[in-house]
Amino acid sequence: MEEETELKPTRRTTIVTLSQKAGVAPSTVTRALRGDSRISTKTRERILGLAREFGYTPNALARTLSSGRSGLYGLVLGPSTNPFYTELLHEATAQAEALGVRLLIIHAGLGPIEERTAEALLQYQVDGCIISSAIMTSRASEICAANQVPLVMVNRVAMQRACAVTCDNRAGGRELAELLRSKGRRRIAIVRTSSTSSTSQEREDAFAASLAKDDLTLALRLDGHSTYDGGFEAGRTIAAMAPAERPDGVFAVSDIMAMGVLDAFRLAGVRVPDDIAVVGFDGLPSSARPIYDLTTIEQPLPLMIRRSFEILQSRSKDQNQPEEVLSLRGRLIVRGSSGA
Amino acid sequence: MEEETELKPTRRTTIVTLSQKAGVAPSTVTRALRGDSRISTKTRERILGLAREFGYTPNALARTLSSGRSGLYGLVLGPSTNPFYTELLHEATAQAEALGVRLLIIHAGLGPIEERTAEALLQYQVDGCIISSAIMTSRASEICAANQVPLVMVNRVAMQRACAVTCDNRAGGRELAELLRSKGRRRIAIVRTSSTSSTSQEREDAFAASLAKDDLTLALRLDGHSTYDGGFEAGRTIAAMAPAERPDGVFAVSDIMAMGVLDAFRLAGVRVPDDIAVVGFDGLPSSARPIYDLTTIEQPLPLMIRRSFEILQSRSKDQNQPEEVLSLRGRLIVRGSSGA
DNA sequence: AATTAGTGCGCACACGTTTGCGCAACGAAT
DNA sequence: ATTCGTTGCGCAAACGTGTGCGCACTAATT
Repeated sequence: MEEETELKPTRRTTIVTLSQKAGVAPSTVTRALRGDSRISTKTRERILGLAREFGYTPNALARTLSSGRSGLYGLVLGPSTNPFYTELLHEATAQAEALGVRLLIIHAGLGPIEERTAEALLQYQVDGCIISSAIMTSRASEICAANQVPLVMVNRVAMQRACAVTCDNRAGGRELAELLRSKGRRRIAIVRTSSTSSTSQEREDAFAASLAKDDLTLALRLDGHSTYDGGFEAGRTIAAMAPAERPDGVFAVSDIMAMGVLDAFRLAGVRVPDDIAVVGFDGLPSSARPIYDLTTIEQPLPLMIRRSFEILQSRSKDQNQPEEVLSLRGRLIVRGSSGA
Repeated sequence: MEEETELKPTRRTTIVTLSQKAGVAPSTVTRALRGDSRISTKTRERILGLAREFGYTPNALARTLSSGRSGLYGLVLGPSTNPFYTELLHEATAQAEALGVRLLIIHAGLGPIEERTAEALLQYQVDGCIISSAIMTSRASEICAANQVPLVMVNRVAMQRACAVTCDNRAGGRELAELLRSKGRRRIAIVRTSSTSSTSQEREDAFAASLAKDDLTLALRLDGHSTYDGGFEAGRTIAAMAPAERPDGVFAVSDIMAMGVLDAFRLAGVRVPDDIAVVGFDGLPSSARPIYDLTTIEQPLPLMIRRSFEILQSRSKDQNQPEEVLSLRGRLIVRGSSGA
């Protein structure tokens, strides 16, 4: 203990270290590094040289303390059973890297965001948080509101007051219904999910409304729990029906469920699209696999994430902006599963 | 500007705020909150009460600056095309939540960890970093070494000096080979990956070594690029062979490739396991789907992550511990794809 | 020669928390 | 009545950056 001042193993080089080497004040180093115009080019070059030489890396945490901006964004993901969230994570990571900010995983899975989880947002002073899937307990959203943490819900319209960026679920549902109707499908089932999310409901409502234009109603409504296994079970149920009364079209409100439906049909010998057409929603990369060849609506994920970051950055500058809900049109991808 | 002292919108309550309300020094508040025995129970209760009343949440960043520990762990993930990384993420997130620490996404994808990316580890003063999949540029690993950032490679043995936690790939490869041999399979193909990772090579080596005991050699070696699509292509190649010379067994060194192989066989009408047996490696949840019913080795992911955190925490206390490489036995799961 | 208008930089404090040290007050033991 | 140990707490510095203000110096204008 007595010798600790001697043993200190080459501490990290900081702005203070550099200021001593350069014989200037720490504030000069800060400004030189940030390109402040008040510092002469000569001094700046010298300091930049020293910074490189001694391998200086700024301490983002200290900067946060001083400036208030952390460069950290929270990310809340849904369960691992839906690859959509994996796509979202990768897209968000890539964009964060490009923006020079970092993502903090706040939560991943099914359950709601608890108070304890929400506090992490404050503890690490995040500049904002992207929430997909999960809902917040009212206490958790109170905490965020009270502390001015900008939030944006992705693929979900908030129950609470909050910004949201979603795919246009109604337009997508309508397009898929129109497609099935145009192919002459008349007995149509839906595999939906009964979670608290708005997404499934919107897709179903618009789908059913479009069917109604041909005086059709949904022949069957099954719950697929937003999982492959749930879709598979639903598919087995449909496949087990007598061919005469079996639907000739299925809309699974998410691709992962559609994949389960398709595999169940395949195992049961129900032919797609001859016996029954199948359409999904999300545009997962795996929906393009030849084995599925699934007709679906592709969510514009890159743009959705981009807009999310824009909203967060804008709101962290001025917290009092009105909330905005953004709906982006998806792209219909017609593949073999819906029939020729 | 003149009025800004008036307009300050109820700043977040800090330790200083609390100390004023309680009429004590900030240091007393700190100690009371942390349960220091030197503070009287009465004072502590009073301060805890105020903390609740005013919704105090500690500022983790300021704490880091002062104490050196951030409670942040970096996480580097592989590409979204392999669900294994999704499982890893969710397991790591769940355990981090239980440990009261947070995960910072450092990188997700194929490319190596660049210098710029590695710097994020320093900027946010992470207590350690879990690296799966990616390799680091030598410059990046120099940076981490120089700044004493504890690293642990998961599912990968480091080229550079570093700790690692992996599944016992050799034992797994051997077990799978023994299984196929015991089922009488004699012409065996492997779908591997030529990346720089040690994992594929270890699995293949042990697999081939076991085959050699029956004087068998690998009939075919294909590159599946660790993706479904790569596995699918490999499967098509195999399926296109004349039945007489076609292999009667395939080892795909990762489940995601095995799934591609299986689907290619299905589309080509090659029957599994009658015409050809298929085995994988990783134990992905999706390998259990009835449509795949894939025999595989399940990696003990929960334990792997637990040990990883233990290693990181231990090394952040004492950086000079020798490096350790931990190999955990996987579990053979025999399913239908390898034959009865 | 006196005023002005820059240019280049330093001083000092702030951000919120932790921590080593030390100081009062109090009861107990000499 | 002095010394001692204990309990309970405060002081002040430190962590690394950012920033408002102001000072010195030079050069251009009256």
